[in-house]
Amino acid sequence: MSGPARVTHASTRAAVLDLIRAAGMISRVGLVNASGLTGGTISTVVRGLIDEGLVAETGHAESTGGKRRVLLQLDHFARYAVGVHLDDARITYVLTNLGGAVVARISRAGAASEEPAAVVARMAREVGALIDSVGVERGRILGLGLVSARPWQFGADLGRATGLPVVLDNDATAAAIGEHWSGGVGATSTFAALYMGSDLGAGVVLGGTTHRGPGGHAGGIGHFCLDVDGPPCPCGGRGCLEVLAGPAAVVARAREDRALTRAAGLPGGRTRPATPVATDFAAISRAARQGNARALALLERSARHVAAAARTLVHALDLEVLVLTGPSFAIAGSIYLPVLREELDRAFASRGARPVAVRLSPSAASAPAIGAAAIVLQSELVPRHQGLRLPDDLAADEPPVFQRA
Amino acid sequence: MSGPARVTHASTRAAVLDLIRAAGMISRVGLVNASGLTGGTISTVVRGLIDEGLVAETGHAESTGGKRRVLLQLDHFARYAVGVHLDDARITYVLTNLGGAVVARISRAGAASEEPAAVVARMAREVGALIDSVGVERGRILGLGLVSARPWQFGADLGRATGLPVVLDNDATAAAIGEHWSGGVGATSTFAALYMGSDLGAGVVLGGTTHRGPGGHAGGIGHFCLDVDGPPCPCGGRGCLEVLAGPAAVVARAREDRALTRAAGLPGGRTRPATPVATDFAAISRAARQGNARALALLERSARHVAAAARTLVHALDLEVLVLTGPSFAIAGSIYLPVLREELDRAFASRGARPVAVRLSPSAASAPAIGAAAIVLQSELVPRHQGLRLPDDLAADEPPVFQRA
DNA sequence: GCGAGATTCTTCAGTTACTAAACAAAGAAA
DNA sequence: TTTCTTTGTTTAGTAACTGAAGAATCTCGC
Repeated sequence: MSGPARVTHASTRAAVLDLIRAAGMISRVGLVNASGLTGGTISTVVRGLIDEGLVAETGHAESTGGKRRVLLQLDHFARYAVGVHLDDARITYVLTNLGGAVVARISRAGAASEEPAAVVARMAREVGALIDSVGVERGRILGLGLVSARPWQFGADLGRATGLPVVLDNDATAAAIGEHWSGGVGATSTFAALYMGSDLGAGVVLGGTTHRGPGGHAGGIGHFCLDVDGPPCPCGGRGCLEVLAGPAAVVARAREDRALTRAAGLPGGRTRPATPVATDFAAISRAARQGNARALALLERSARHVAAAARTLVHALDLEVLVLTGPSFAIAGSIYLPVLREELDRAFASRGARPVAVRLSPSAASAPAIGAAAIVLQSELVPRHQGLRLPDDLAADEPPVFQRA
Repeated sequence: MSGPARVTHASTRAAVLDLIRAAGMISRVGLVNASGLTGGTISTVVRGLIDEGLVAETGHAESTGGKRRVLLQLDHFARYAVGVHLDDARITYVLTNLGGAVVARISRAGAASEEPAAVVARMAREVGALIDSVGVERGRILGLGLVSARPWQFGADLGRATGLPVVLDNDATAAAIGEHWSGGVGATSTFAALYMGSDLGAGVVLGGTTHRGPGGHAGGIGHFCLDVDGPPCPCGGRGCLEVLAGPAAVVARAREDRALTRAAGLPGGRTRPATPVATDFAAISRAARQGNARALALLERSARHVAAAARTLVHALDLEVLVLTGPSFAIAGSIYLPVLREELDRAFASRGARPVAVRLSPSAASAPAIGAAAIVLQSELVPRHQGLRLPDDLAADEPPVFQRA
């Protein structure tokens, strides 16, 4: 029985590193048991990681009858990653360490109507300022993650301008990876990050692996159908969550209420609002938290719909954990959270006694930027296998005509 | 750049075998391109597969300027698998070849109230009869797949009684694997099998890998919420698809209609029906297909709800293909299919021009049994990696108390 | 019909990343 | 102290790759 034992990762090094990250603190024997590799392999792999400076021995466990185990930990300040979130309103930059903790953070006004080239130049400058502000050597920075509605517009240029490897993703998926990396959930967990900014989405992690879907559209809870005969949605469907209870729908309803519009201080009148949806939604949330009953009712109605969509998502994927994140949940999470908890407790308490945990992200507001950095950490440190090539290649490769023997 | 190149499978042998299966017919050069392995590796692996009798050279491709490629195919009759579907009403047995094609099939009355031991003895006897009816050597039978509501009740005993390795699963997942194996969908495809028997479910395959969920409950579309304020469901939720439009709901509505009850020949009156739901549902479907307008209206209403749930599932997972399968779709599929197609065309035609394909399974009626056999084929021939161990082990293994150095 | 070139497939030495097992080191128990 | 248990390291052996050279088989031009 020799030969390599296969693990989920591209390399054993990555697998071991991920186990150390997920466990927080673990011994070599712990790694042997968790990985299925033998002591000898763990010994050499760990030595390599220590030589690279990624891992450090940080103490001893109590003896279990013999030699005490030496505990290993990620050296959180061995490497760093930059995360950038480009928004309608703002650009948020974070520098995180290996543990996904924010080391530095700056936020600047958005690049509303600037030229792409100018935006790239500006972002590169501000990333430089971010790094210099804490005096980290460039060599220790693994890369830059960029999250925005249309990241591919800037990706390649930003890489050239900063000299850093760039990875791109959408906000909800980034947020999910951020939660996963920061260790709030287990190594092989199945969970989703419900994301609310100016719209609703979900990042999906199944058994520790991100599921983006072949078109990158997985987690589109904004278009979950919650009413077969509901109002039409631009997507072509009817009764979509987004139309019934998304941030834009909440804002639109609030604007129909003169008293609430005034109380929440929503700008403009009947005219199309110039302020971003997320800003107006935040104003309504603040009014609700300050006791405005009509704002609260509006948000609780939205929460019931989001809860129904969350229940549906859990049924679809058999999720263990749901994390609420994103700027809008950062403000309104305290209103949505109890509604979601109640709905999911009711629907899953009976079923085999495996309750679904619902949490509010502790860093919901900057989740996209932190998540962007986490994607860098994951892709550089713990690359997963690519799997086999696409069937397109396969089909293209094989001549279509053949003769029987 | 030496050393093993990682693929998605437990072994290169399995990866290559799966590529040959997925392609149907492919050359060694095709395998080199599709797998990323080198020619030398493919050569030796393929020789091994030919020696085992699993693969055969079946012809030549046309020349592309030099030596013609030798085409390889699975030898479909090299191995077999048994699939058993245990139902309220019937037990269905199939023997399939490597291609997932049915070689023999028998169906017997269900084991309503027999002792588990007697049921196992009887199943073992009938499996024996199935195998003998085509005279296949036992050594060529890879194993037995068992699909039922509570397969674990029989699993181990059935293995002992038949002398075959036994794998267990639920109906919807089995049906999905059956579709995948039979090659209706690509090798790394992301799709779901919508299953309708006496209830509704979905088997989910993401990027070629089955997603069952940590509790095995993934694909629970029966409890998708389609109406936030809808009628309560035993599951604890409100407005679940199952309650609004599942087979049992359709049958219940039909029974409220005296004329339809008579026209469809539904047994019983106001009393609780003794016939299985699927049987009554089939009767209603037949009436609809014979032109009964009220039966048709009832089913089309159900179909609109199922279509909304399907749309939601596609949004959740970014699916490429949906396959309708299971006994109830075998009969009513022609009514549901156009409704689903229209809904999904409308909702996804705009979005980046990637339409969702919706198909009716050609063998919907015996899909669970065929799927059960396909699971055997997959698990014995193409085992996927197990991944890392569970975090439970990891936590249990590490002493919770430790001292800092 | 006969090289020349192209392409496919095989062979084989070399490399990598593992395993198994012996060994060393460190603490507990007696 | 001695002995036992447990942890971690070292070493030899092996499976499964890669890369490169070579053999086999086809097409094409003349």
